[in-house]
Amino acid sequence: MSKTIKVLIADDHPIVRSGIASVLATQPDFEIVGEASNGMEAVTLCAEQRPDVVLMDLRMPVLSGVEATQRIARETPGTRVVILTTYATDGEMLRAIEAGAVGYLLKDVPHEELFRALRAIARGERYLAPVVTERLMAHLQQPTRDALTQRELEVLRHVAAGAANKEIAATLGITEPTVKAHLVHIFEKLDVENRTSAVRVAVDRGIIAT
Amino acid sequence: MSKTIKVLIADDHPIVRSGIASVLATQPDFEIVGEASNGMEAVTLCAEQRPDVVLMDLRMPVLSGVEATQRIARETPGTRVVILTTYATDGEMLRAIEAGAVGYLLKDVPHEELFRALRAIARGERYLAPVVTERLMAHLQQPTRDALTQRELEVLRHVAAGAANKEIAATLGITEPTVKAHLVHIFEKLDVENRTSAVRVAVDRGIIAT
DNA sequence: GGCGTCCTACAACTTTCGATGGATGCGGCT
DNA sequence: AGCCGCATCCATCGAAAGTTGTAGGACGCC
Repeated sequence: MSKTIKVLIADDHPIVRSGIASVLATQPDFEIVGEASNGMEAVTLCAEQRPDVVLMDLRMPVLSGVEATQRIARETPGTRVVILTTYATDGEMLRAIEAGAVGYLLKDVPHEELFRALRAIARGERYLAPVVTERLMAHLQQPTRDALTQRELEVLRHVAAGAANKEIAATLGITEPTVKAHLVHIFEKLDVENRTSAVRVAVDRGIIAT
Repeated sequence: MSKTIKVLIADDHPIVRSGIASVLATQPDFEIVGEASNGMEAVTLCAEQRPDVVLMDLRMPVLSGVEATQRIARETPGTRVVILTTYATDGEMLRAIEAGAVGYLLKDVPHEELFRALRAIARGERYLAPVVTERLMAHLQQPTRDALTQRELEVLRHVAAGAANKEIAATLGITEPTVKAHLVHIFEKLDVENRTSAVRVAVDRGIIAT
């Protein structure tokens, strides 16, 4: 076929690293040039090894996958980052792609699809898992209707922390009715009826930190 | 050493299954007798293969790890179940052990610890990852102060779904004041001030499903 | 049996939340 | 400039949520 594709694996689980390694080892055109157990290691190993592709988990200690992706995209332009993670919230997906990832796979990916994806990425193409594509398009077709303003986000974060409207008003230096007005807008945008659901939806979508 | 330990792997991620398999393949005393991609498969394969140990993920489609553990403990007494999962919420840990698991590992386990754990289990011992042990003991030392009753759980689940007290009362066939009374107890036990915080805490602790 | 404890249940009252309506100010667009 | 859209802000009012107090019934424990 073509020349060897150099792959770096970044995942904090030794078992998963071994799994990817053993799966890729069944194919002649992949070569694993390193394994990183956190984002920081991934960045330095990329600078040293100059792999073609990095298979990157998102949730890692020290430096998250998104931050590592950002730094690799900037510091090691020849290397292309593919996210390989368990769950895909809208927020994580968007942030990863913004950070410069050119592929996004879920860990339940069958071996064959993993090979196809990596080869496509190495050719310079992009590859998203079908589920990811679907969610991404759904997110985009749902126009900017649900984009919360800075102030609304601020209010929502306090609500998620369990604060009452009066408290939020005090900390933000506005009156309680204003807080309520923001909340009404938040409810509309998130399509919910009350603050409890709003917090759940926001957490689910990755709008606010868990 | 001693005789071979027959292992069955149950995980819905092909990569993880390959990872475990390749890690165990480095040791002469492990033999993999099957791989299951969901809980249901795990149960049937156990009945067929009679493995010594099952490495079981918790979150799987069709039949969850907890349910599969329960059935294997009942139907295939010779087989001992070890949970191997990513996150450990108190609720999942307790339910898994109640279901009959004799070991609990996290997926960031180093290879050596995985070997030690499996050999201990095969000898009839129990094995919990240090983190799991710690959380379990903390949970027990913190008396039954935060144990919600069945009814309180039911109410809390409806609250988490965004239901109003009146709606909850209707579906449970009780009056609204009663729902509020349950909520007061829930707030006390979870040490929060309102329903919004209660839902967050409950989700964080794994008391209610995400 | 008698006792305490806990789950469950209800009612009256206070506080908070959410709905509705409207005002101001800033920036883009024609 | 003038208009429009939108973010931010405030006020009022009915409807929820949360507080407090009380009580019956089940269970385990002297």
